[in-house]
Amino acid sequence: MNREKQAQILKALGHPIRLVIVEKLLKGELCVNEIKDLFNADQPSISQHLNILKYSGIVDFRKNGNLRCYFLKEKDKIGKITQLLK
Amino acid sequence: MNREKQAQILKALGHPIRLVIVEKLLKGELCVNEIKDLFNADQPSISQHLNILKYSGIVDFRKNGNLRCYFLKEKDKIGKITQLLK
DNA sequence: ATATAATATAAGGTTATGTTTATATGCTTA
DNA sequence: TAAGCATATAAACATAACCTTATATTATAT
Repeated sequence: MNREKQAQILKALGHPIRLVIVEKLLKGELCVNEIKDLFNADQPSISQHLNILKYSGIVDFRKNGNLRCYFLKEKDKIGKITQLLK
Repeated sequence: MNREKQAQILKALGHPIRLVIVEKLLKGELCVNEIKDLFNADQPSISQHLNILKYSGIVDFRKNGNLRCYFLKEKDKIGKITQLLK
């Protein structure tokens, strides 16, 4: 992976809200309203953060009827990175 | 370490120039002009990137006469993180 | 077909970041 | 102490990120 892409991933993780989203997703997939309820943040804001995580390749989602369930694409790697930061 | 601080570290790493600086420092300390010569960037720009890395606790420096030699504070952790991104 | 729920997208203002140019500081050497 | 090198800081500007409010989309239920 090239440096631009690596930097993009780190940058995407480098926001408190997105970091918490990712940590929660380590335990399993969550749909948007579940994620939203974790924060004192507006729905569009969460949606935009999710989009940044998706665009940088960290998460993806599957549709479940009305819901979008987001999950980590590389759980192991992300888990290790967050672990190293502790 | 709290989430804000973790996010700050990831954000600091999340810039192509800073990521390369950090990767070079994995091999040993470097002074500012050596770092500067790695890039097609102005000296103040590099200095400011170094300051971001310092402020977030990723690097520190020691003075060597006229020079400032920057080094990684937690080489192992940073090395593992960059490795995971490959 | 309409209404509602879940989510995304758009548009706006505000703040933060990055780059550049100019200037200042602090060693070192003459 | 003056000059020169290495580096930092300041200021100005451009761009990007973030948050908020409003609106659009999509799926479900009525």
